[in-house]
Amino acid sequence: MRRERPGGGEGSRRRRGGGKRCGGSLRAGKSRENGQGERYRGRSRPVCRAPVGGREEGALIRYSEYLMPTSKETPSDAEVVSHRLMLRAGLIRKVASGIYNYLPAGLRVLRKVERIIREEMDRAGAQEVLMPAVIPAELWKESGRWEAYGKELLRFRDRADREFCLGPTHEEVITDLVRREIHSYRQLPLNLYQIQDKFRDEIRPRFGLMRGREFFMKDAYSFDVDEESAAVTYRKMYDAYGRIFRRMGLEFRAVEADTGAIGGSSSHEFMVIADSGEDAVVSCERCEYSANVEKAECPPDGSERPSSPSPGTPRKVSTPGKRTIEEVSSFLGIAPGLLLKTLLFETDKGDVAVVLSGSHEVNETKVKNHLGADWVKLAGEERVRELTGAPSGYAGPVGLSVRVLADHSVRGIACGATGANEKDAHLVDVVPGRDFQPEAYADLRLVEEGDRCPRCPGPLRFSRGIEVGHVFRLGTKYSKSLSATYLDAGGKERMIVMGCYGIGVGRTAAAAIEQHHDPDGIQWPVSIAPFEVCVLPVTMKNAALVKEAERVAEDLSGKGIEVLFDDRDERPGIKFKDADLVGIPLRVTFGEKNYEAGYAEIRDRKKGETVRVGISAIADRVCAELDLKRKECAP
RNA sequence: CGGGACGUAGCGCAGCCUGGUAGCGCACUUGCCUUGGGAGCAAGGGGUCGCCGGUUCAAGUCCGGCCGUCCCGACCA
Repeated sequence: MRRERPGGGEGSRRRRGGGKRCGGSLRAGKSRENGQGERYRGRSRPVCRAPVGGREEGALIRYSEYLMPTSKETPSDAEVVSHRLMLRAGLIRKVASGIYNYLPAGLRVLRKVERIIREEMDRAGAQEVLMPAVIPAELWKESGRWEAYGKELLRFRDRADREFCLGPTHEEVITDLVRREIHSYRQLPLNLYQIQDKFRDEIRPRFGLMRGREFFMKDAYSFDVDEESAAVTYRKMYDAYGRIFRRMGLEFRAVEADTGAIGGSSSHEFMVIADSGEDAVVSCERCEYSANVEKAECPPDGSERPSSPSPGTPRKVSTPGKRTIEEVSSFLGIAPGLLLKTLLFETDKGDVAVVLSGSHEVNETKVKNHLGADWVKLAGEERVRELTGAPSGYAGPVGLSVRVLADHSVRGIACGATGANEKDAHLVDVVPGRDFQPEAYADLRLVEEGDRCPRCPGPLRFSRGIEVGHVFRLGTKYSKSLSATYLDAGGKERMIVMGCYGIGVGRTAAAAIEQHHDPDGIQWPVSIAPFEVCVLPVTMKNAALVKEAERVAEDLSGKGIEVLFDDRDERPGIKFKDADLVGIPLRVTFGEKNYEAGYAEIRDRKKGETVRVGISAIADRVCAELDLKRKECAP
């Protein structure tokens, strides 16, 4: 049983963060006059206007009183860095699968993420609202999603046996609100957002805050009179998202995403680039083009020549036991790129053969979209025999009785080889257009590293990404099902055109860690760090030193800086390790020798560099360093 | 929901095969010592071995059921 019991929780609170509570803080207490008053002031005192960074108030938190239980060891169920480090740094604790407590420092991070989102949403003209987490079933029944959504929707009944669900998303609620309040084109456009607790009963929660069941999400919904106006709103949101993630110091890409079953005209996913990302992203080395793998286009690159029928016929050759592209290619001495790979699909639109160059892989999403199908599935061994009369590995388009689609790459094969639809036999000298006629040439393959960008001559590169945001043009899907309409200037009733825009708050924080960490711990970008500076007296036994360190800490917080004052009576090594682990961007260290000489040190967590500075100049220097770091998080 | 694994002190684990006194490291408490990168010595506290049932003189260990958790696949912020 991993769960902490009440008693255990208390114990763990004292373990490290609150550790040495008696010994340590009593001694530390001597260095300040009155524990309680000081403590109150340190926690929530509003501080005078800040000259630095436009911030209004700072903070001075005493570590000895703060619940930030760090640990050297990693809980065994944490797999990815961000999850491990959030646990080790005392930011979160698990309550149940996919459900977490946010401890004080973790909550500080989330609040900062939220704050940046709020500022940019407001700037973009959106208005904040707050919708309920508990939603009556009627709304979901009306949109048809009560049945369609599946088990991810957590349903329950109240005391009067009325049905409710926990909201996994809020299209129904917002559309209901808007259809009641909006009746005229004069009230549009409108863009409403909230930052709210969502619940999705995920089949498989994992990776800590990266994929929880309960999580904070910013969701925005826009309402416009027509597609043109909706496109403007979409662009505004797209731009706002760029500002948001830049301000958080994240390296990201806005990638074109497949709109899939939802339809709609366009959709972009905002991906934070990180090796541990769950999604594959392709982007151009030269221009701005980025797409996720399903969506990435592979247009004909011009090297393909149109196939003009030429005289002759294909020749059958014996290829005993040669089924794979590699086997056939080396057996016949023909390059894989000249093989006509033929794949058979079962779909809701009937059976289809897809032909592409042997050096490429098929993209099922593209096949599905091309056919306008709801589903496609690679045919099994049995079905392949039924359709071709041969075991798999010997299928070919010549003489095949199902629909044949060809990838653009097939056009480049003037004379190729393919399966003969007969066991242990292939055809050579096969000419597309002469020996078989595809119903269409289309983009049906998966992109590959080094492919030419569809927008420019640059090469495409692969990377991994974490989807932290998604913007979507919804069209009239929900306004239709929930009949949200308005009257235009001519008095005519029209459907409101919608868009929706999400950002995962906790996931964004997790993504920031994935992108900014080293073996010692987190390296927060200043804009979302729980604290900006850690003031660290190396010993609590030297009263004068502690007092001076505290004075500097107060000075900094008075300037609007968020300070963690490590007043724990711990050995220096422990304090250093904790400051690194928690990832506070700057550390001001008061050591005895330096102090006697009138100096302290400022250490940069990310660069790992330390500078020795006269104590009287510390505050100014810290402000300057922070300003530089804040500029790195410029929108 | 399918496939795999795990559940023993707050955390990380051993013990189980071959049934017989519940252990180790870290953390915690006390004392000494130490004080610029998770020190050292000594003495302590802490466990319904996930739950229920069965086999047995005897179950952490063997058997059955249940619960929980994690990993791999289809979904998503």
